[in-house]
Amino acid sequence: MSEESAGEQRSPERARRLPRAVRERQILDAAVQVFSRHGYHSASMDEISDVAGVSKPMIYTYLGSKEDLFGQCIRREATRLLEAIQDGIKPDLPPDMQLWHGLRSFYRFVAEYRESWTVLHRQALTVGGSFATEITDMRTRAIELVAALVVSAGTRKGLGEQAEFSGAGLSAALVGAAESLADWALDHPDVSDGVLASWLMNLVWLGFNDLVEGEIWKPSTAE
Amino acid sequence: MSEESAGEQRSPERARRLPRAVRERQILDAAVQVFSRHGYHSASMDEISDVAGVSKPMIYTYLGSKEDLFGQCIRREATRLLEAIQDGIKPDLPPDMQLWHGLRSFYRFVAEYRESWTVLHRQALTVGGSFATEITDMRTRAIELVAALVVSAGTRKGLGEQAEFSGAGLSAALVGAAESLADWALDHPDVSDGVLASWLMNLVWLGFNDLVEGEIWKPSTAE
Amino acid sequence: MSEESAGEQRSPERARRLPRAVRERQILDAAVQVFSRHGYHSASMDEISDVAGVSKPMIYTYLGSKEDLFGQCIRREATRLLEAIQDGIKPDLPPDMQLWHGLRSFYRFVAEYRESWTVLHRQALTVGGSFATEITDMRTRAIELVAALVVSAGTRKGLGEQAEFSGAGLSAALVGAAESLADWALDHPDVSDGVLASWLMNLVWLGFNDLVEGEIWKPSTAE
Amino acid sequence: MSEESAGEQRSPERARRLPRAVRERQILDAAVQVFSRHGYHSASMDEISDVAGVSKPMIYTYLGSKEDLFGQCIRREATRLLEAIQDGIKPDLPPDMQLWHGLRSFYRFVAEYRESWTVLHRQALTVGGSFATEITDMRTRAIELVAALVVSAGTRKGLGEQAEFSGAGLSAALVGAAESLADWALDHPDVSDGVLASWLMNLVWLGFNDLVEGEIWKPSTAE
DNA sequence: TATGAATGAGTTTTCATTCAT
DNA sequence: CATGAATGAAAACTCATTCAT
Repeated sequence: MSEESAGEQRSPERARRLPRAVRERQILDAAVQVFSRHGYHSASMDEISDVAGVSKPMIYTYLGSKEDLFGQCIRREATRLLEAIQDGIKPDLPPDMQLWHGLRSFYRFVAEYRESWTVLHRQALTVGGSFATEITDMRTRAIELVAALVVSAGTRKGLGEQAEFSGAGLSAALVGAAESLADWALDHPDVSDGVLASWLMNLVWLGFNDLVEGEIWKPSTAE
Repeated sequence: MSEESAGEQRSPERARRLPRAVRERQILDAAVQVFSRHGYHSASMDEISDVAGVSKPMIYTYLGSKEDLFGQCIRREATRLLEAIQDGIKPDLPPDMQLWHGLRSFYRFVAEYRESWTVLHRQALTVGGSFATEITDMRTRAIELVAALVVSAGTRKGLGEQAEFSGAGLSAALVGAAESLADWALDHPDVSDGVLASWLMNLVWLGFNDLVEGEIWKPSTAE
Repeated sequence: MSEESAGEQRSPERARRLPRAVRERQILDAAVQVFSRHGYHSASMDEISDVAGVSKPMIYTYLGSKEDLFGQCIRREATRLLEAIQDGIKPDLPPDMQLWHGLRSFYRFVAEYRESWTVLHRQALTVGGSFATEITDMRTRAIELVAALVVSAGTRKGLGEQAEFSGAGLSAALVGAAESLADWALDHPDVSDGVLASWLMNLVWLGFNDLVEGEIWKPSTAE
Repeated sequence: MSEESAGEQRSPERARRLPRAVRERQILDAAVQVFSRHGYHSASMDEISDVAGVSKPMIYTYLGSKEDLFGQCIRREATRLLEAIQDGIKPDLPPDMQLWHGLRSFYRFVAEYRESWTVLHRQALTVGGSFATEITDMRTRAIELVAALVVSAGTRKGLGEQAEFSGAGLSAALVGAAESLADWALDHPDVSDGVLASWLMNLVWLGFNDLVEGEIWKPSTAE
């Protein structure tokens, strides 16, 4: 008859009088689940409250409007992701190994918390308004965290002034590549995070190495 | 000041008795505009009909339901994009130049038809159902069109069997990079399409070259 | 390539310049068909115009609003039905044979023009407003035409004053029985109109005969 | 003038916070009323919600779609009707008295709950789909309940093989007669249910008695 | 604390009906 | 005579949100 022991996820009997923090977590968990399944607009507060095993007014009392709720999902999951990556990086290793470990952590996170990743990557952009920028900021922070190693190398060599090189632009490209590969990986769970990270390293690192050496590709003739 | 000749774009006064084909184009134009601004769910048929300068029943008569309408937007814009890229490619040039020209066309298209690009890239995935796969298919076709040159080179060299190389995975990464850079470029209109294409070429081409040569990055120590 | 020879019903090529009377008949035919299939409310002017092979404005020009159109369908088919019954009656025969022949004609009509009957019986009542009374009037006329023979016999015998007998009420019951049997017959096309008429004759005639003879059923004890 | 005790029927001021069961009954009452007045198609959910003194969303939450709602009206009223009839029948009496009492109960019900009857009889057939058959089934059950006494008598006597007799067909006719007389009675409220029942008994019972005795009406000459 | 009851405001969609040609 | 083009008006249905208990 214990109401705690078995599954904290969804108890059909109304769980009662839980401390606020617990309730909030329950609700956020449910929200992430539902948002990731249906997207922001198609997700209904009803379903979220069902999944959370909590009445709707409670959601409003604790976490505010639907938009608020979504925002908190986003922020919580983004924080988790960044922490996961940060935790994966070993600061003592050489830059390339650091990058590789960061990527591995990233892909491990995506595999383990698909829903978190889906909400962050796919759904967060569909809400328009402040979320887009918020997400963009996080992307930026993420990429800077990961790519600083690489990009700084390029800039350090004085490539910053050449039209063929741009830290910011290449960063964006890099994140896109990593994200896109993450999506691909969701459909290919048999590919390990180490392999995924290696693919990306090979695509990028070798190219950057050349760039750093001054080897630059140019169109052979103007237009 | 003639009301017929010049401003066929959007006359606030009910334009009347136009042939069906013209109306359909008007409506699709409006729909792309509105969908790109608000996304599928937040876009309302009311706003689309307003922007199109046409009553709602016409939309339903000519283009069908909201979902149908969206589908036709997607297909039209996707076709446009693919054609733009294809048109930009000069088949006589060497592979790298072909790729570069393809990318330039892509970035030119994105800059010129931001809304088309937004609908295709950002909004199409949020509808769920058949659209996601349809778009994914187009992405696949696009990447194959552009990346075949590169990837095939890698596989030709027998790299296909190495864990560090995967045509499909790298393709996904590549498209992601290109797309992500396109988004970045939307906020940096001063960067020309040629430069954008060059950035990507340098990131990718040099890396691939090394791959093709057999140079492969590996983590120096296990785990 | 003749546009007349094959089927007058529905020529895919726009039939042109037909005299008004013909057009009106075409339209009414189509309307009866569609109304009988879907009922008044679910029938759409679009479908009627399609089936009629005529554009919608034409319907409005020739036959007025949807309600007008329906009214004319009702009236035309009702007239047809009454005429069919009248034609079947042989005035020289004795009353019971007249009744039998009238019923036969009725059931023959129902079998042959199911759609007409459906519109009259099932759909006409769903429209509320003047149609209900109009149809009721026709029923009344019909029943009087057919049942006068029977009822008059009863009244003639002085039964009119007894609570157990009522011309009007029994007429209503009789029509109901005949109609209901007609509906039943639609699902049993193998039962001939002669047999149907005989069933009703037996149910009714024998009972009436008794009534006329003064034999009356009464509840054996009050309440 | 208390607003709670007496007039629970329809308070124009929003009655608030009632238990679900009560609301459901209110809504069904309103729905029967409106459906009976306008028919299924012309009835609008708006009007029903107005009459019920409840907002539209409640209707959908509690009773489902318009079609669901209609179905529940039909079922509730049909059940009521059948129960009323069953309650009226005294199983100890001889068959003819049972029938008479059943008919009385029927006519009493129709008089007292005109709207219920209207919905069942007139409107239920216009919706097409499953309702028509559902209603038909109930009619069948009703007739079997009432007419079994009579018809079985006929079949028992071996009349089943004669073309002039058909249990099923005659049952259909009988229901039609009873229903039709019920409609007639709605316009003649001064005729008591006992009298109505007697009329039908005389029409039917005497006729059936003759049938059972082997007296059969036949057309005197072929065709 | 926690919730069943309740709704305002908005959405997509359909249809009878009428111009302008 | 005949029609493609066009729409006003309304219907069913949904959902985020808030009371009252």
